[in-house]
Amino acid sequence: MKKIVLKKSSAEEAAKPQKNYKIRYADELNAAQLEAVMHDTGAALIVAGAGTGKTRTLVYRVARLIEDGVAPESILILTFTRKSASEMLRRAAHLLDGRCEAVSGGTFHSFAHSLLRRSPRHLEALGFNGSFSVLDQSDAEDVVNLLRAQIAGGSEKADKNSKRRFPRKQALFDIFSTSANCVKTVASVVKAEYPQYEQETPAIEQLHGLYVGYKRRHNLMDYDDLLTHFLSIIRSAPEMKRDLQQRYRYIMVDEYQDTNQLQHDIVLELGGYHENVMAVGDDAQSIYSFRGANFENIMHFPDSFRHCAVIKLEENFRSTQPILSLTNEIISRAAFGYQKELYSRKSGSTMPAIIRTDNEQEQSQLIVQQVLELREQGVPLDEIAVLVRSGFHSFDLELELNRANIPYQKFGGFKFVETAHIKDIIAHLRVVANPKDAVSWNRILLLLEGVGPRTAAKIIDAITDGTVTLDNAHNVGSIIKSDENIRVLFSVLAKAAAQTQNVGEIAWQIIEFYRPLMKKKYDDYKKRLKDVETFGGIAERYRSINSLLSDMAIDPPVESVEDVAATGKDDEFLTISTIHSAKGLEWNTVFLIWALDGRFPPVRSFDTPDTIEEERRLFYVACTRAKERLFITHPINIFDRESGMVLGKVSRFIEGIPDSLADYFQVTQEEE
DNA sequence: TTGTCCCACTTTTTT
DNA sequence: AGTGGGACAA
Repeated sequence: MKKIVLKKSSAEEAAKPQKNYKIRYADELNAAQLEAVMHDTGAALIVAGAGTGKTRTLVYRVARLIEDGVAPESILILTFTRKSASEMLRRAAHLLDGRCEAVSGGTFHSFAHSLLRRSPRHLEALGFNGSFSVLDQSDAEDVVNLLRAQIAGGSEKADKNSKRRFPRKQALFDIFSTSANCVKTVASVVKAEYPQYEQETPAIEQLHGLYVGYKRRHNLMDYDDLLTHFLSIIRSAPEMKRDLQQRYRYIMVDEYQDTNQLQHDIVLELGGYHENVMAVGDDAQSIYSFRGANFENIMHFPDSFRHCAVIKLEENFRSTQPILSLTNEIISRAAFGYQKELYSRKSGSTMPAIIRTDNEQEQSQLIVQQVLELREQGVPLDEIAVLVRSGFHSFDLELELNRANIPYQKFGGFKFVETAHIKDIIAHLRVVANPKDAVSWNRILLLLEGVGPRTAAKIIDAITDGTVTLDNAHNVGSIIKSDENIRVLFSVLAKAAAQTQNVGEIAWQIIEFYRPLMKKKYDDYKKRLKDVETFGGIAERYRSINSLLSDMAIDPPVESVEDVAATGKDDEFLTISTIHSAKGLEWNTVFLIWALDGRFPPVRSFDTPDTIEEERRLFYVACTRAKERLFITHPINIFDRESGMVLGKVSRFIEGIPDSLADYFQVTQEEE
């Protein structure tokens, strides 16, 4: 028989004699928040709807624990982005005092990464050493592709017809990654997610084995490996686990709805002894299923502990009631019932607007005009955001903003470190840090004239088996016909490896070497050169190549290309952001553009109910970012190349919303 | 073996 | 539209 624990009511809790706290918790928080903040030991799940003061609650709890004498170092906050971790600690420090800065925090990946680096002994047991390189997704895909070519090369002749069916690198990597994140076998992932490749399962499994072996041999880890290897180390090294459990007595995990099985397992290992784990999240805001998160996970969280308090935050402090009424309606149409009806005490007379325009330019012009008007009315640019489903949805708008001289920063979408030329530079640094890094070797060798895949492979083999090292480049001559370029390359790298210069100097030398290569490779050389120089500037800030590299891989600059290069950032700016990157943030005024069925939700999500539901939650997240004004815009009759369809309907998520919940507008051009 | 040209396909979203 | 891969010529 199961036990039911009767909890103290929050009234009783508040009536308890308060200790002598510096902060007046009872006055500054509502009952549910207070209950969460005062929660002491044992597991707890905080189900916090959008805008209900989730971050505030976490911040206050940190302060409260410290006021009660808990050592700041023994608190660990795992968050979704590095930004939100530092923001939280900053707020806590502001609220209480500098002690809060000593709280440990970061993303799962950065946390695992730093512990791995600090455990060389355990790494060696796994076949790695402390100077491993971190592969980002595209690097990892390149490795998979390399191996894929080897397998295909062998079997190609045998059955050329079936070659067509073999999954591409992206699909393969996705299978491996899902398998790691959901802690499932490769075969079962193929069966569930890629049934069309089921007959290829043995080859896919073989490839997976090769991939795992390759990474180990070359001292490489992808994002998933940071977590899986960390987990296997703490599982196999009891003394280390005990040490960590001892060190982190209080664990808080933010955005729990977006964690996956692997991350959940890590939380259990770390918090399994004290069970002082507090998870915070909202099932209605789960938007990372493509990374293995499942919104149901958060609901099963209590099952993993002997006791788990469940606290719901339902009062929204962010948005006005008209906005909430609309967002409540949007989420209530979901196929799965989320047991939540948010309410707000903020009245407000402005209704959300749903605006139809004839085409994309009109939509962009409308935004520009509205932004200018809002600014007249005294809404600062910092308080305005334009949210998009996918990064490229804002291209036209960006042109229009430039024309109108409205400064903006873009978050999400294509990132600085993902551009080819920056990856080239980084590859040079990577081989210095980890000479076994064959992917990077391959990348930089192919840049040289006269070096193709074949020659590159020869050189890499020689490096891997030790015939050639950075400082005895002349050995290269015995393998291939030596060449001026290669000698220069090796001398630059050898000099870097000698560690007589600082990181900035090394980076600039590599840039010098790379510059002529880049000039030949790209016709927009000038633009790219600027990026490369920006990178040089960034590199100067680092004390070691390794820390530069891990930051670039795990915690890269979030701004997209143009902004990193842009100077004078301190000015006020408008925010353009993907919805995924807007998570947890809020603005006075939010524009959600391209709310067109087929764009949002995208055509490709139409097939399965699960993906549509995820899109719906995404739409919900977007709308709940608005405090006072919400504009949803959509052009009409847009030809979609991808599907070959003409898109002519407003997004299904707001189709048929009654006039009582939103004002409808149609944009028309002014008559001359 | 490398380099070039052309065609097909692809694009979410992030660590 | 821009990349990646395959076919083919040098």
